[in-house]
Amino acid sequence: MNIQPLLTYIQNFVELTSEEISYLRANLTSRKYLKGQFVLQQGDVCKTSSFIIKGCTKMFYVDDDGQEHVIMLGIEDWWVSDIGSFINQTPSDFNIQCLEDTELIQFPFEKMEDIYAKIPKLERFFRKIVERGLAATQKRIIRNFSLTAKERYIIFRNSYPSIEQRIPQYMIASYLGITKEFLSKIKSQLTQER
Amino acid sequence: MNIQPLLTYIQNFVELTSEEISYLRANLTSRKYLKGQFVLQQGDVCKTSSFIIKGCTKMFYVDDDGQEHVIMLGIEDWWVSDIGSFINQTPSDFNIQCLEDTELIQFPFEKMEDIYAKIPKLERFFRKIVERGLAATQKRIIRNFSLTAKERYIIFRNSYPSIEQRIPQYMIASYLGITKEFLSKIKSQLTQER
DNA sequence: ATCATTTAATAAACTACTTCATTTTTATTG
DNA sequence: CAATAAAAATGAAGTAGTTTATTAAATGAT
Repeated sequence: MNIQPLLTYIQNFVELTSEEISYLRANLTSRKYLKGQFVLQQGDVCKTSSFIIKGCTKMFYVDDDGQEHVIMLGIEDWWVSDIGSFINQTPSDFNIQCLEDTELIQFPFEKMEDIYAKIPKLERFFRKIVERGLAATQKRIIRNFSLTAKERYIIFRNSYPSIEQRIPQYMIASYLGITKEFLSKIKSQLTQER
Repeated sequence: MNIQPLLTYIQNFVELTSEEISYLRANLTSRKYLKGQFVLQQGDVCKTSSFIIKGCTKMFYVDDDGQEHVIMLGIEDWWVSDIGSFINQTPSDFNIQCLEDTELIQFPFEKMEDIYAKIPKLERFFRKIVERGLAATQKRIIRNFSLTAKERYIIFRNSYPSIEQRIPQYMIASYLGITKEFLSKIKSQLTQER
């Protein structure tokens, strides 16, 4: 099981001893998914918090009209889970699907208590990454309110240039909160402008 | 200094000993603001994370066109801070202003390391409340994308009935991401419908 | 109480974005 | 490398929400 990228990531925040690392290795699970497979399905309880070793995921929500809304995209070194469902162990409103063949390292919910007890440093680690996540999510709310779709697209493109190559445009449109047709229009506007 | 509401709140998550409580009491500060005063101003670094003992706050962002966007409202037992600015100690994009005379208990950034060292349980406490905050913020993004303004208003009204009485309508409009005129229209539609 | 200021309501014209329908391009599979 | 499916582009018509302007109601200061 290749947990090295995860360890490297964690050690940006806290230092782990070799015992702690082996404890982690024993309690985490690695899982591979094929393109198209679901890590989580709407209505199920989110039983793991996952770190992406390789691949690409989308978290989305299907509303009452059958419309799909992309909440988050994920690539290597990102975390994916429905945190609300995970912490309360309640049914999720979201789906998480793999857009490429994907490998995840998973923290199982039922091991979290033990992990925190054995490695209290991880309490700090998770606090910090969740804080970052919250700050980023708040910024996204502002952008959705105060910027036009075109401005949001430009920011997205600049922030995650690598993602745009890897996933279809209609998903980016959904992430931006607009229709694929309108994103298409924006792109043609942008090419004309230069 | 009345920190009882804060202690009650914390003890929903973790138990504190009497020593820990006095340590906290010695390291937190209480501060009173008059209606209209600012807890944080755009461009300043957010130096405290605050718990509302009494009163009401709004966190908002003024965009390049001078338009005000309300990100969060806060009443008793809620937390207010720009978490991004707080954790990185970087200039904030937000303002936090008191809508009533308000009393806060403040966790100063420079004491956080010591507090976490002395009371590791608080690491867990803050992890948990930030997790909740993140889950709630994600739900808000979905709502903004998948619901109409009218639906969002109805949900807001049902979720926070007490807030609506306490703050002016144009701020609620801003929180919902719409103009005050349009909210007014929605309200008149709703009264006609019944 | 009264005057001034802030907040809310209403309405018409406007715009960012959606919906629906069609065509073109790109990717996938036998 | 066809053949088929999936994704992207284009355009016309429609709608949710904005802007601007005006009036009415509520709140606050003297």
